[in-house]
Amino acid sequence: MTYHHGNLRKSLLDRAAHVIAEQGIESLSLRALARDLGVSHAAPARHFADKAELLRALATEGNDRFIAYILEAADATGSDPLVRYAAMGKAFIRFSLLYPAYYRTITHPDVATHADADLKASAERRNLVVLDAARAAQAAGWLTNEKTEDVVLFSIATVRGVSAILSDPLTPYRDEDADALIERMVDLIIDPKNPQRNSLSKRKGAAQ
Amino acid sequence: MTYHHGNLRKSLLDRAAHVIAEQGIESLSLRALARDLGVSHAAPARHFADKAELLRALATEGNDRFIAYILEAADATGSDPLVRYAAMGKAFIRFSLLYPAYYRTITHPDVATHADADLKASAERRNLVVLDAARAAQAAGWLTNEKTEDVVLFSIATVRGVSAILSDPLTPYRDEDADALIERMVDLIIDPKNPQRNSLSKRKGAAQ
DNA sequence: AGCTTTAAGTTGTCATTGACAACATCGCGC
DNA sequence: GCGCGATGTTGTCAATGACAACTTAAAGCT
Repeated sequence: MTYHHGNLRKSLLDRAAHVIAEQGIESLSLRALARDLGVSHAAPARHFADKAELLRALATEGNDRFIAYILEAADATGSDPLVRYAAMGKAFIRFSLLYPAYYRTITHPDVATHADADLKASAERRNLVVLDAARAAQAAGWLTNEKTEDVVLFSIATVRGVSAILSDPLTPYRDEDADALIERMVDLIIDPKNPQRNSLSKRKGAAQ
Repeated sequence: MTYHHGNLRKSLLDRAAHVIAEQGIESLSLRALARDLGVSHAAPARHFADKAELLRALATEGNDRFIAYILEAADATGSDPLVRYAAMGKAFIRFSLLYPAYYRTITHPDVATHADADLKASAERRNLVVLDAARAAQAAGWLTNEKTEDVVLFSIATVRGVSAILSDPLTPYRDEDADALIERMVDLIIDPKNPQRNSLSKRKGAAQ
């Protein structure tokens, strides 16, 4: 019957991630969260000024977990930069399916996002990880004719698109084997078996 | 001071689309909608059993507008199937930026979606339009080595990804010229100037 | 040790909201 | 011209987010 909870902030974030993953973000209620943790309805306010701030904190934590997950996947594949980059792309999609609460809060932050320095910083860290990996792949001879920004933009668009499709209940691709689909789609883009390619465009003569 | 409103259902949908586009979907309130339209707080219930049903109706309307918008863009480019397909891809992204409320409700429907026959039917109509266009492009000689499903999946993933990036406040690509970006990204995928390509993979020898 | 200050939790309250029930009115079909 | 169903209305309830005022635990200072 401790008056203090111990680590309410972390418990709130964990429980919120769980509820969002199970029942969707619209079912998330601060009061229900407090009840679940055996704490009064106003306790969450000591840690988060309002509901949006909790969601931003969740997105911040999600960014860091995202980075860890992606780097771990890259490390598991070895040191070849292009193979690593492909592994990160696949890990991106898997993360979005494995941790929908983090992914949702990361990709659909609320409007006040700009005022949250922590969230912005974590997002920049995440962007930097991808940028570095793309640079490394280019330094190893891949897509040397393209600007790194374009490579990143194209890669992120693809993995975000696949993530969106795989979690969309109105799309006809849900029942397929997601893992096989992820492999196929990312390899179409990154094509680690063809490292000598030097342009994103598929025209035979490379860049135009 | 007419007792009846006239066409409350349509007014509610229109106003809801406006509010979502301006202030986000989380700010949408049935009561505020009713106030805006000068109607009592329970009037919307005559047309939508609950808030989720209104959002599903908005998604249904969105699907039909989406179809119209995309076909119009295709028709404006002429009759070459590959050029049409590329135009539809670009129109897809533009629609997502132009009508965020429709796009949001279409791509993030609630869990009860499966029970809504109208919504499901409109989504299937929309999928069919894309499928037909992809088939036509293949019949004209494009990507003849690929299954149409794969072509569609890849195309949709790309345009959804670009849409996601362009409307993400935490992404560094917002300030760019969206139109130029759309052109570039879609042409990278569809590449209407290179209609003889017959495989999605970029390896020189086509399909392996 | 004892005092103070502050972080963390509590109870109480308020306006807003979605949902529902019971009632009122409009207008169309007979 | 009447009856009935569609459409709106008023009234109410429980849940929620936000806030204010109060309490307690814990950490720090002397």
